[in-house]
Parts: sequence; C-alpha cells; structure tokens
Amino acid sequence: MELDERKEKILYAIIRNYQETGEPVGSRTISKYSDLNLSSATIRNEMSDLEEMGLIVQPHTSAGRIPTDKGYRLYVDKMMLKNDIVPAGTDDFILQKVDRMELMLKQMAKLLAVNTNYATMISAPRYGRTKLKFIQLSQMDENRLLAVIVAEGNIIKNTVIDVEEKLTSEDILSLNLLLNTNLNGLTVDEISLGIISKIKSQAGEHTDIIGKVLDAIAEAISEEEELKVYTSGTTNIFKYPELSDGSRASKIINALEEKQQLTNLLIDSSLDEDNKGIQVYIGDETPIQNMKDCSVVTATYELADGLKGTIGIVGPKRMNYEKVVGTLNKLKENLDDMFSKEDEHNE
Amino acid sequence: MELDERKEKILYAIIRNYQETGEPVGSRTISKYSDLNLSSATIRNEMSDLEEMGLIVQPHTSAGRIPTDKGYRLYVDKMMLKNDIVPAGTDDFILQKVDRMELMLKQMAKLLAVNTNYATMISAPRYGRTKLKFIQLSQMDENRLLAVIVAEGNIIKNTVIDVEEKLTSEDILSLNLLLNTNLNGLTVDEISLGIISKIKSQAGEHTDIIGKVLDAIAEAISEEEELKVYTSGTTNIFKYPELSDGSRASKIINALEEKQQLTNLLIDSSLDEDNKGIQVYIGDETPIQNMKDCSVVTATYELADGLKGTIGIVGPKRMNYEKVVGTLNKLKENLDDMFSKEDEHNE
DNA sequence: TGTTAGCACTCTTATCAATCGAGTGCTAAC
DNA sequence: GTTAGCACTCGATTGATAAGAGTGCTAACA
Repeated sequence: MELDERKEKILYAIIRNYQETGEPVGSRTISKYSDLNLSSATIRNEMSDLEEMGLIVQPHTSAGRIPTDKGYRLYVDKMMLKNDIVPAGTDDFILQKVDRMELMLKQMAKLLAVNTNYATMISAPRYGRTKLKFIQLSQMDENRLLAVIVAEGNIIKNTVIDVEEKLTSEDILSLNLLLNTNLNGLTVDEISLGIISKIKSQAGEHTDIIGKVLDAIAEAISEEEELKVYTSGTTNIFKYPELSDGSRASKIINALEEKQQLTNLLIDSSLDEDNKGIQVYIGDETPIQNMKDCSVVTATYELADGLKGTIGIVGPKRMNYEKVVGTLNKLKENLDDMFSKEDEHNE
Repeated sequence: MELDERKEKILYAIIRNYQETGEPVGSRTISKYSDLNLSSATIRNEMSDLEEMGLIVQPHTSAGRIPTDKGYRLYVDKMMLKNDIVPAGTDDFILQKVDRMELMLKQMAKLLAVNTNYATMISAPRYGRTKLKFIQLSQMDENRLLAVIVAEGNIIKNTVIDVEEKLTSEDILSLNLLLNTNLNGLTVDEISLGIISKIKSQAGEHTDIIGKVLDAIAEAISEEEELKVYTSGTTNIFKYPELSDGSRASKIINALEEKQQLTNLLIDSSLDEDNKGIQVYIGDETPIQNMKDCSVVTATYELADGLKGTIGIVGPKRMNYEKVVGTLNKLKENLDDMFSKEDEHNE
C-alpha cells in the first residue's frame, strides 16, 4: 500500500496530537482538528490503512491510535523537514563565558534540560585527535616529577611521575626540550612506536623516564576522559506519564547513571557524519536497552579542529523532535560562534 | 510517661520489624516474634503508650504502627549503641589504588551504593585549609602564562593567565622564586592582604601579574571546587516502595541532582565534630526540603591534615542505621589506612 | 495490679458486577 | 469515494460486598 498525501497528513495530525496530549488519538479528533474536512468515518478507514502499514497501533481495541516507532521514523525522516527546522520559540542561549570546560559543559546540560524539559547529557570533547602544544616536566619533590601537558584548545592535564634517580635541573631542562621538539603538534593517536624509540634513543641515560612520561601522557589524555559525561534534568522524565511509573523510570534513570554506556552511545553517534551531525534514535533503535521506551537525539559539536563532543537529549518517543533538533542546531551555532570568535580562555 | 525497659524492647522490635518488611507492624507480630512472651493485648496497651509518647504512629486506624522521626531518633541515639556498631556482614572495601582523586571518589560512591542499596554522595576534599606546596608559572604562548599549583596531598590545579607584556624566561624564573618563597606552606585561607602586598612590592615591574596569579590561585582552589559532589545509586530509592511513587521519587532524585544543596549539607555536617564525624539526619531533620521523606547519614573523612571531605548516604527513614553507620566507619578506617600508609600517588 | 481473652468496631484491600463512554469496524446509502 | 448509522469491544469508573488485619475496651483471672 502506498502512502498518499492524505494518509500522510493524517499520520502527521496523529503524531502532533499525541505529542501534545500523550493520549491515544481517535478518528473524531482528527476529523475535527485537522484542515482535511473529512468525516470521522473516512479518517477511520485511512487509519485502518495506516495501521496495516505499521505506522500506528491501538494500545487496545476501542482506543485511539498512537504512532509506532516506524511511524515516528517516517515522520522524522520525511515529514519533519517540511517545516522550518528552527522553531520560532527558540531563543538564543545565553552561554556564560567560563574558563573551565567542565563547568561550561555542566551549565550547557542544565540549560538544555530546562529549555527542553527532557533529560540531557553531554560528553566532553575527546582529545585523541588533538594536537599537543606544550609539555612541561618539573621537579615536585625528591622522587616525583610533575608533568603538565597542554593540548590544542588549551586543554591542560597533569600527572605525577615517580622516578628513582634524582634529576638535576639541567636534566629536566633537556628532557623538556627533547619532548617538546619531538612531540609538538602531534596528536596522541599519532605518537607511534617509531617516534617513541626515536625520543628514547636521544634521551641518553634517562630513557626510562621518557617511557614513563609518554605512558602518562597517553593515560592522562585518553582513557578515563572517555567517561566524562554530564547529565542533567533527569527528573524531567517524570513529567511524561508514559515514562514515570516506577519500573520504567528506574530503568531510564539507571541508564543515565551508567556513564560508560552513555559515552559509547555518544561516541558512536558522533561517528555517523550524516544529518549535519544530528542523530535521532527512536525507541528500539537506541543501543541502550534501558532506554528503549525513549527516543534519543544527539548532536555532535566541534570546538576546534578535531575537538569534538556530543550532546544528547533523552525524552519520550513522542518528544517534540522539531523543537529538539532545532534547539540543538541553535546550540551548535552558538557554540561555533563562541569558540571561533574567542579561541582562548578555556581550560 | 516513662520509657521503661519493656517499652524500649517493644519499640526496638517495631523498628527492626518495620525495617525489614516496610509494612506497619501489629501487636500480634511483636507478641509472636519477640522474646518478651507477652500477649498481643498487652503489647497493644504498651503500643498505645508509645503512641502517646510520640514514638510511633498508625498510618490509619486498624493498621499496625510505624516509628515516627522521634522514634527513630531515640533508636539511633540510645538503643543502637547497645549493639556492636560494626555489623558482622561488613566486608573490607577493596579500594582499588587509583591516581586520580576524582576517579577514586566516583568509585567509592558506587561501591557504597552497591554495598548498602541506598543512594550515596561524596564530596571531594575541601582545599581551603590545605597548604600550598609548590607553584610554577610557565610561558604557554605569546601572551599567556600557565600557572600550576600543587598543594598538600598532591592536589594539582592549573590556570591560564593572560598577560599583556611579553616576559623573558628570567622574569618567569624570578617570579616563580618569589611566589614560592612567600607562599610555600601557607593555606589559601592564610594568604592575607598583608602577604599579598608584600609580594607585590617585591615583584618590581610585574605587580599586576602577581595580582592575577594570586586571584587565579584563589579562584582555582576555592569556588567551583565546592561543587564537586559525586552521587551514585540514585535508582536504589526505587527499591523502597514508600519512596518509589512518582512524586516522591522525583523530589528525591531532584535533590540528588542539586549539587549545590548537597554540598551545603555535606559541609555543614562535617562541621559538627561530635559522633566521631558521623551524623544522622532523620526525616525532617534534613536541611534539604526534598529529602524529608528520607534519612541521611553522613561521615566526614580526612585524607591528610585539613583535607576533609564528606560521604553521605540517603535512604528511607527505615534504613538500616546500624549497617550504614558501621559501613561508613569501616570505610573511614580503610581510607585512613590507605592514605596514612601510602601518602603518595594521588593527584 | 498487671496480664490476658474476647469481642465489637474501624478501616483497608480485593473482588465482582454494572454502567458509561470512547472509539472502532462494517454496512448501506448518498 | 464519502458519509451516516449502528452494533460491538474494551478500558475506566463506580458501588456494593466480603475478607482480613488490627485496634480499643471490658471483664475476668492470677
């Protein structure tokens, strides 16, 4: 069966109505509140067809229809584009200028949550492809070195390195020089074994320290950073009756606590480079089991070259996709503006 | 009316029973399952007295009794002490050795949550009274300095400082020397105006930089650190029917999202130095409105001199206070061991 | 005097039937 | 192709009834 324009309009009306009310919507409602001027009986016939096509279902006989995942998918893919993607009511975000990346991310998550009434999550930029700018070792005390690593975007990391031997300040100076000349401008991903052994060979008696430093760099920058995901507005899900019963809510909130899973989701979605960096997962499409009663919309932002992070919004399947996508686009815009104009002052 | 031993025993039995079942407990239950060998009628009389004293209430006529806040308070203050405070089943915590304070805190929160089945929160140590160990400025690029601040307990902070003038490496060297000789061993709280002006006077042409550095230090160490609270096990509250209905759960989870309030609570409770650093807030006693259906137990830990943080556990009023207090004590012990023996290797 | 058995009373919970209403599917007429 | 009409289904609501848990009170007992 084919989805003609009228069917499409009806599906659209059903989805819109269900978004607002959260209640199954019946034929009479559509008949009255759409501009189709058709009787409920006609609508009923069409709805019957739509159901056959798997786009809507009845929760039970003698109830109205609600959209299926497939229905939403169609809506998001085809019908949503017909409207302006940036909805009218979307204000500019007033992003306070803050030095600390972490604070800014938290702030953004909160802002988005308040703005959309959904739960939000945001991952810190991933540093793997960021270029190293500056490395500095310094003597902390008797047998510890402090390594400070600065990468593009002024991301700063510290690690403490244990050393057995006592180093003179000349040693440290030359180590610093060695590290900086060899590593400057490289991304972490690019630091290959070849480079490492090259540096080591030049390090003279201090090869072991170089090894430790490189390990520390790799560790400091990669691994546990992956888990930096901030969530906000968790309790917003209680605003949607279909999600707020104990068992469901518990699952979802639990999923929002599982940072590892969230990270995976966010990273995966950032790899798909279609849709202008915006991804929509409807119901079962979400890779996170506990979120299959929800829809998730993610957007990948980019602060500087290769410095990407992802924002996610979690809400009921009947979430206002237009608004969410619009809001995310707006936010991306503002972020771009903010960071291209003032490429400074962030940790 | 006076609380004789028998009444006490009955109250104890009621509380214990209610802890386990979550259901109001009736006279017959007590009659059967306590070692008092009294008929239910007698228990009823005593319960009537206990109710008059405000220690227990009936949710409705013809229901069993449940303890009031006052009843729990009495239990926690007097009766709980009679038993061993460290319950049998409490295992040692296997605290993985980790470099990063942040990771360790998260890990601890999670561990506690899994262990107790309650929601947990933990605040990072407050640095205000920590002594500065080491400050280092270095040139990051044309007009920015990187300041690295190391404090006791190997806490490391960075900030970027904008400067107009270009500094020579000699300038930086002397600034470093100046800062370290004057600030070493001081706590942030101790850096008075007097000291600041003294340093500034010695700084020669670079007074403004010194000002900026000191501001940066103060800012980096104090303010936004206050908000470092990690929570875990939020969804555990769904395990307790009396908390898991939509409205209540939403409130509580919301409260656990409000880091500012949590911080206040945790800091306040760490100031009370009684009870071996352990505080119990029952119901309305909690300063956080949204948590008044819960009880909160907090424990203050101390990593090094003046380096204190607080752990909190949030659960239903009928939480197992013995276990919680015992567990927290145990954890404190383990932390103490860990940090006194190996006072190294943490950020 | 303290304890206990017995009983009436209260209140919650579960169950069942009846009713209502929203919404459908189908048919026949336009 | 559209619509009016009608029978039908099924969830939600209501009310009545019964069961059960627990109490408070009284009277009897040790």
